[in-house]
Amino acid sequence: MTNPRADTALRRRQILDAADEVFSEHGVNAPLELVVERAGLGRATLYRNFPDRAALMTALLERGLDAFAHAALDLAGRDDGLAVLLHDAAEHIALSAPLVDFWRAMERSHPVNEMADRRALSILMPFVRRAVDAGLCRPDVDEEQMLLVMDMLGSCLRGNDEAERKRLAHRSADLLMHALGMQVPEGGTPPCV
Amino acid sequence: MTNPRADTALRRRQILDAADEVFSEHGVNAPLELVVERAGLGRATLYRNFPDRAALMTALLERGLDAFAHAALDLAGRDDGLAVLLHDAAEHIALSAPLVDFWRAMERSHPVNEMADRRALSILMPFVRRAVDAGLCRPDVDEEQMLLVMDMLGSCLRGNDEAERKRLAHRSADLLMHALGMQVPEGGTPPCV
Amino acid sequence: MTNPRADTALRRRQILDAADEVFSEHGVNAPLELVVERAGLGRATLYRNFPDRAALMTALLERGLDAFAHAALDLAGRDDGLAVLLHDAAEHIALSAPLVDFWRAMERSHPVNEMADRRALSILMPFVRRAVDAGLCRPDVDEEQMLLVMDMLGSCLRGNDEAERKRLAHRSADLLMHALGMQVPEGGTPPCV
Amino acid sequence: MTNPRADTALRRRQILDAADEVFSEHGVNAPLELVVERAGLGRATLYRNFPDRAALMTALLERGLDAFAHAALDLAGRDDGLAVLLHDAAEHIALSAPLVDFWRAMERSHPVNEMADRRALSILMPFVRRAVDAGLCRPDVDEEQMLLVMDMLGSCLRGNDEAERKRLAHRSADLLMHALGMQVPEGGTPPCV
DNA sequence: AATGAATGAGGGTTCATTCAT
DNA sequence: GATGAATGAACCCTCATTCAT
Repeated sequence: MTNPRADTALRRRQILDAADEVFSEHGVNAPLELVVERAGLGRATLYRNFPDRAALMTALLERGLDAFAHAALDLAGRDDGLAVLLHDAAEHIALSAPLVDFWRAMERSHPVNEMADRRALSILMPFVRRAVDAGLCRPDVDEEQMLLVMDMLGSCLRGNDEAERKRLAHRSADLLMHALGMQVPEGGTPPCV
Repeated sequence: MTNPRADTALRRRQILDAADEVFSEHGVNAPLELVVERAGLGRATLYRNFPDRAALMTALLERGLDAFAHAALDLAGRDDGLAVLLHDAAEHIALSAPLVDFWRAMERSHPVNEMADRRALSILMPFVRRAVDAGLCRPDVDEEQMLLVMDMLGSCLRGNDEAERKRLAHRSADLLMHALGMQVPEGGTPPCV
Repeated sequence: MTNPRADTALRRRQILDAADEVFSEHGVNAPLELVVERAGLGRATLYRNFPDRAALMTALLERGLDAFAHAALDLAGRDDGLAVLLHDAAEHIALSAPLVDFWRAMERSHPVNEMADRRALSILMPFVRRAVDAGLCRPDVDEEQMLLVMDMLGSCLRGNDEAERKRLAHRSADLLMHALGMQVPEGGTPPCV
Repeated sequence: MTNPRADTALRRRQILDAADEVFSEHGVNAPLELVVERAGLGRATLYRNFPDRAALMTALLERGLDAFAHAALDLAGRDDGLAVLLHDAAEHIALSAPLVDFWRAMERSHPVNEMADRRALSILMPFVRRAVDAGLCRPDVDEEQMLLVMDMLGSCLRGNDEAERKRLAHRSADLLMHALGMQVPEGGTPPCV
């Protein structure tokens, strides 16, 4: 009937959306059954698309990185791009607690973690270099520090409700701007970033 | 085998030691069976002492805080106490990944989390105030920032082996010293802290 | 092995049959594992069909009541229907000791017990009224007495073997016919009922 | 200090009283731990006195039979003794549901059950014979019927509260008096029996 | 004789995954 | 390709019983 290729992509998106919601509500270890149910699909359809929980988590992570890369595109060439990106990342991560939990539990050397690190750095480092050049950032900031910064952005996710988590996300981002030797506007970065 | 009537405190310590090892090796969700086995005890003995997994985790957390408090005692009155404490905490937390994982999965408002926050702050804040007075730290550092810093110290725990995790712990501590406006020795804090 | 997609009703019947046998052999508290094993099914299949032991027992009870109702149909309009029904019920109950044990342990006001009482009465009372009209039964027999009679029919189930339990069932039925003011043939009701 | 023999007897009584209460409240399968707790004794003291659950149940059963025998003594020589005994037994049994549950689950040929049957008959049959002689009872009542009657008296124990169970006990006794061909006062036996 | 901590077998239940339709 | 019933491994926990003090 409908285009099978488009169908497949739609179905994947349905599953990922459902997974996002379910993991947010029930934590990393939520039964996949709940995802199936939320997506309104049969059990095995999930397994056809994502052979196991890790595959599902990988897809969610990649979707997040895609969004991050997309956000970066719009900032290309701006000296303050790093600041904006940090706050942007903070917010996104703050809303994806279970994703962070899952990948933190894996070895750092897990291929997916390495891929994520690589992609995150390829997005961030150009902005770091530009900020250094503009004298807006400590000149000795290196890749390892930026990875730590990204990890640390995932530290604020214990806030009780979404609004609180967002607020903490921005406080975290500000704190880490200090860590990178960047200027932080008095009273913190305005929320309208 | 062992004296069943022997001191209860000893038995508790045996269990906690076993739990520490097992969780370090197998992650937060390690079967309690492994703990039992490692401790060389019967299954129900664990349950007598710690009615559920959370009780066990609480005890481990409290033991960690006790050690932290103890370390702080030796630093009382030193202007550089905060720096040392941060590095000390970083190392300890880096070796207690599963503990961090467990408590991060709970609500921040969980009584145990609130207790831990309170204890951590009561240990840290005096050192913060002294550092501020000595001009070694940004004067606007507040309790919420210190809690974020403590959380962020738990972010380096994905390192593959213990040595790597320790190294990252100290790099994290240095990064967070920057975040607090503290001086970091060129080349990072020497490992001999 | 067996067709996993085969008719659900069949599967239910398999489980119920197995449960019947197992409980008869091992008593009310027989491990459900034995039922699973006897039915030749996986453990969780039982749980899919009957979420807990009570659900299984409810289904068995309902099956018994269905059989009782069915037996009553054939007796409709006979003045001696009550006598036959009592003996019939006695035999069935005598072979379902664990079922009786289980439901006696529940509150009388448990919904399932109330349902069973209601169904039993709706089957029995028409025969009681007809017997009274025919002068074959004390006229003051009421619903509560009939429920007691039904309960009492479950009292003979301690007999050692099946044959003995059947014999006692009929002696019980005769005794309760006396209790209801009914005529009992000399030497007891002949077994060929 | 105190007389050790008296001590032992006292302790036994404490345990039996506690067991009575606990089983009444929590059913036949109540954890023995609760009995221990209620009696205010150590775990092993229970086991010293009653090696297992069956031993405890046996003792409770014997205590009940002792009380029954004692009640019978006072009725010796009265033509209406059987009626009184039936009602008396009904009440006692109605308050000992878990005891009945336990022994019904055993084989009828279990030594304790046989003992109980023998004792019950030795108490009851003299009253049956006297009632027959006085023309107050069907002459063909035999031992097996009397055992069934005793079992049936245990059938009313599903009433929700104690008062309701007592009421049903007396209705049961009346019903079984009918079963034995005895006269029942219009409106049932008065409660002041 | 009395204690209560330790034991370990076994119960119920959940859930990731497979497979016949 | 989609379905959902079946599977069985594994987990948590309870409790009757033992045993060193």
